[in-house]
Amino acid sequence: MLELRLVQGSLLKKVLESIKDLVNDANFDCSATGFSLQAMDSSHVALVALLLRAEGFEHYRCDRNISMGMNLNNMSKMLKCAGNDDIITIKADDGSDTVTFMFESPTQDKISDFEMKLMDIDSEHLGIPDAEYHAIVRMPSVEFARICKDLSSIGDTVVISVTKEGVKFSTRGDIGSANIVCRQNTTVDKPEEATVIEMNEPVSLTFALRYMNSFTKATPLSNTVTISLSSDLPVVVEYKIAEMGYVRFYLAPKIEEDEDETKPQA
Amino acid sequence: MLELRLVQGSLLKKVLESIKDLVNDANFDCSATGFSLQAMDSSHVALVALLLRAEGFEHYRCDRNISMGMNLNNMSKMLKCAGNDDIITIKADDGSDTVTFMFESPTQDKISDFEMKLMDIDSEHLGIPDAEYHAIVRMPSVEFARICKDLSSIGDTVVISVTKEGVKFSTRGDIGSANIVCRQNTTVDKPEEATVIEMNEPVSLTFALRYMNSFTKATPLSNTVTISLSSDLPVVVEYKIAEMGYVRFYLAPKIEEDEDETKPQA
DNA sequence: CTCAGATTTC
DNA sequence: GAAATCTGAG
Repeated sequence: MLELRLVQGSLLKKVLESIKDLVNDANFDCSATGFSLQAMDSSHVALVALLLRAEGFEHYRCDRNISMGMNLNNMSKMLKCAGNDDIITIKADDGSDTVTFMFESPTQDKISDFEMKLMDIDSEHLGIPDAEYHAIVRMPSVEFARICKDLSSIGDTVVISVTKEGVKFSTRGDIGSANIVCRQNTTVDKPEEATVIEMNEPVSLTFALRYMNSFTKATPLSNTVTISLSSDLPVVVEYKIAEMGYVRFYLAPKIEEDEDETKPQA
Repeated sequence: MLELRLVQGSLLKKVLESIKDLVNDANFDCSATGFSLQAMDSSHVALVALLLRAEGFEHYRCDRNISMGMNLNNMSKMLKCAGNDDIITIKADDGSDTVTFMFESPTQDKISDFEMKLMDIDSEHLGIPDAEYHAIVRMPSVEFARICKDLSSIGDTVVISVTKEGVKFSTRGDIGSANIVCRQNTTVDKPEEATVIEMNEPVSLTFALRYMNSFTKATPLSNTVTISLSSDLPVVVEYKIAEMGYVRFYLAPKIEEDEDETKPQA
């Protein structure tokens, strides 16, 4: 028996909006500690990891560990039927091949329940080791989203370079090239507007903007985003979910020639 | 060496939005007095003239006259990457085949530079003589835009007729006909809401609405628009740019039978 | 000016 | 279905 009651239902709606374009089907893993998901994107390039801790739910009952395979598109369709201030409850009976989403309007005047078929999905659950990163950048999530969107109108890849002074996002395409430098800045009025750089070692890595732009769909989940970089490790783009957990996106860097190298424009 | 620093960068963004649909490629001419452009639209029917005077820039350095050929679509893509309250600096080295747009956020925490390839464009620079116009109408730019949009849902051309009392915009199409009369009105609270008519001689001219609707893309540049009309001269639709100059659109009238003539809908 | 909602187009 | 554009609200 599974029953998870989430007062701020809009959180779950936003989580699904942020990952459904990247992942078609995935197993939601439910244990006593929380509700989580880990899945590769459909082209097996990026990885999504979601955690919603049990403490973040108003009521959390999970009698035994269970893995529920869902089509994220269908799940998203159902969640779209919940109001933004509805309370959402996820329910599943032991051994059942369906899951039920219940939506309660704030006034309790409207109660909906949507039942969805589960599916069998084989997933390799990768252990993601905690790594030491060369550099961790925290910045306003809207600013990161804007930068990724802007650069993708010029080129296909972004080079992210971190020094103590700031983080530089660069791209190059047919019509020209672009560099955007964000200085470290901790002296703003609100902490969520700060750009903070923790750096052990300078680092410069190249990524496909297409995936970065997918990741920024999670912007509504958090005011800030954390970008963790190490040479030859996948970058981690993390959106914290207040009081509950996170959505993290992992993407391997492109192995490329030195960006300063002069090469013919093939 | 060229370096033009424009504090109100949104002006340049709006200028490009207003002309990029009309003109694909154009030479920006830079001299000690200002930054200007003159170009025919791609179908060689309308003409655009832009002037941004040197005095409107916070810093203006132009060592020698230079003509820079740009693809306006690509330039617009880059300017879209500037924030609306960014400071924009246009830079070019002597003899360089690129131009650089630098964007500084108001807090100086984000500095972007975009480099764009220049192109060779042969342009006939037409001398546009200052003419005496039979009638000059000044009216709120949003009102003019609304009229052109509304009329284009009925017909393809607009007849603009000016008398002392007011200006009449008429069209006719398959589904019917329409006349919109704006009376002279100088007694409004704000001068930019006035409709003012200076008339030496009544005039009535026909224009393609398709172009008029293109011109009204410049509406965000100014609260008012000036429409200058003479028989057998191109109409001038002018949007003043505060403290700096203007964007002017020229369009030849259609030579047509009397508008009241009943003719088969070919 | 930014955010969100709505609309339109690909 | 998604992206871009436009509009109204805060």
